[in-house]
Amino acid sequence: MKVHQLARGFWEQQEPLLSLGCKRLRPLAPKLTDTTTTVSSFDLKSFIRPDSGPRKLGNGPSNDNRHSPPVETHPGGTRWNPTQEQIGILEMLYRGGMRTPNAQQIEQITEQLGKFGKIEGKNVFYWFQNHKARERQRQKRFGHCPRKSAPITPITLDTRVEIIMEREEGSPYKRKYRSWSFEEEEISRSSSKEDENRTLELFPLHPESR
Amino acid sequence: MKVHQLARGFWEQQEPLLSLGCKRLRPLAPKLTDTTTTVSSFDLKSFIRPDSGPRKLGNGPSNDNRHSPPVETHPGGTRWNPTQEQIGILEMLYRGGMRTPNAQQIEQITEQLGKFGKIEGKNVFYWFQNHKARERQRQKRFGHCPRKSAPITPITLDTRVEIIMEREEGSPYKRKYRSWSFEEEEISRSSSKEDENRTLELFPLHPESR
DNA sequence: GCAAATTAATGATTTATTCAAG
DNA sequence: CTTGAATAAATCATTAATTTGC
Repeated sequence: MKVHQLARGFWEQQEPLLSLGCKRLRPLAPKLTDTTTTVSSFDLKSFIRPDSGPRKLGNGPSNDNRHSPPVETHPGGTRWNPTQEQIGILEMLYRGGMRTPNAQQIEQITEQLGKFGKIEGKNVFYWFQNHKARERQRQKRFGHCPRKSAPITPITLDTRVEIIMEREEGSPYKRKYRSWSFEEEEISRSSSKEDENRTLELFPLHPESR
Repeated sequence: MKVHQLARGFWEQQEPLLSLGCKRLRPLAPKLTDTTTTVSSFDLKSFIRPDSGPRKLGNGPSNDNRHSPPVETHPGGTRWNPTQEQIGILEMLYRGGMRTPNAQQIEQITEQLGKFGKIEGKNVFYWFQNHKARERQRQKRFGHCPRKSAPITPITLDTRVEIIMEREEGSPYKRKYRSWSFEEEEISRSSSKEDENRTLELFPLHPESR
């Protein structure tokens, strides 16, 4: 099944090293667990990502409390780690029928969720993508969901939530444009109530070998 | 502050998805971290888009008009229409080995190509994506066995030729982060003289038509 | 009880496929 | 048909819950 990437890696020959990792049977394989050599426990990633800098987290120049950082901020966070509140709201929206929020919606959602923790637009976007895909996946894997009735339960929080809903797999054919912005590493996730143009997030990207 | 807990319980009370039958599923317990988030002010109202034009909601079983919405002439125009110079440069870069430029590169490329015509970062990104994919596609289709016969296969029906093979010659599969930015419709590219101005493209997203 | 090892879950990217403008 | 644009599927990578051994 996964022959795919093996083959690819083979042809590629751009990554000659690392080829020993052919035993990739489970993606879950942790960093190493190498069985071939007991010594080479040498974390490639450490080298690959010395970028402690670029990925600043304590970005907030405004609120820089460098003493006793509470558990609040993700420790050296790399990826978004949603809080319960955030997940809750997202699921709520999802159940409400939202599948692929557009830029506006994402912006708003991000803004709201930002009250509960650091978050960026792309996190929201990815969350929906993944959630949708994985629900579909489960559905397929376990066959059918026993209790699938109640197509949608319009969330009634305090007002009518009027979100477009769309068939689960009916191929929505809904096209829209999304914003892109390419930036250098940067930060700026401070609250911003005016949305002018915020943009950018950053990124470490490799110097593009080749 | 307590609210979140309660709220959480409320939301998850019906979450069949994660606990379908199989015992294998370990619903990761809540991570509940801070009790400090006193920001329980999540106004859902904000989520409900005040505007959100008329959803036409043709959800009726009637003919699904999968095609696109009305005219919707975008002020800025339609889609990117590359000029010869742009294409030339892009192909040059492509031949040079570039496959998946990172944010920085895209930024620079965009900037340069901007001298020849309107263009945005995403156009560059998509171009590489598509070019790569289509080269691969052609490779597969006519891959080995260079048949001189006309490639034209006026297939009438929808028979897509399923090609199984896949071989490609080089794509590093580098991981990188990409920037996202969600904006409202707006069009303001221009500035092609300065190169300091960060890109920040925005996009016309369709008003969620359907 | 705790910390390393496992492993399920899931965030983030890349690739494949699809839709539709020109 | 060609190809820009967008989405879905597949994959990679990291986090945290659980298990395990002390």
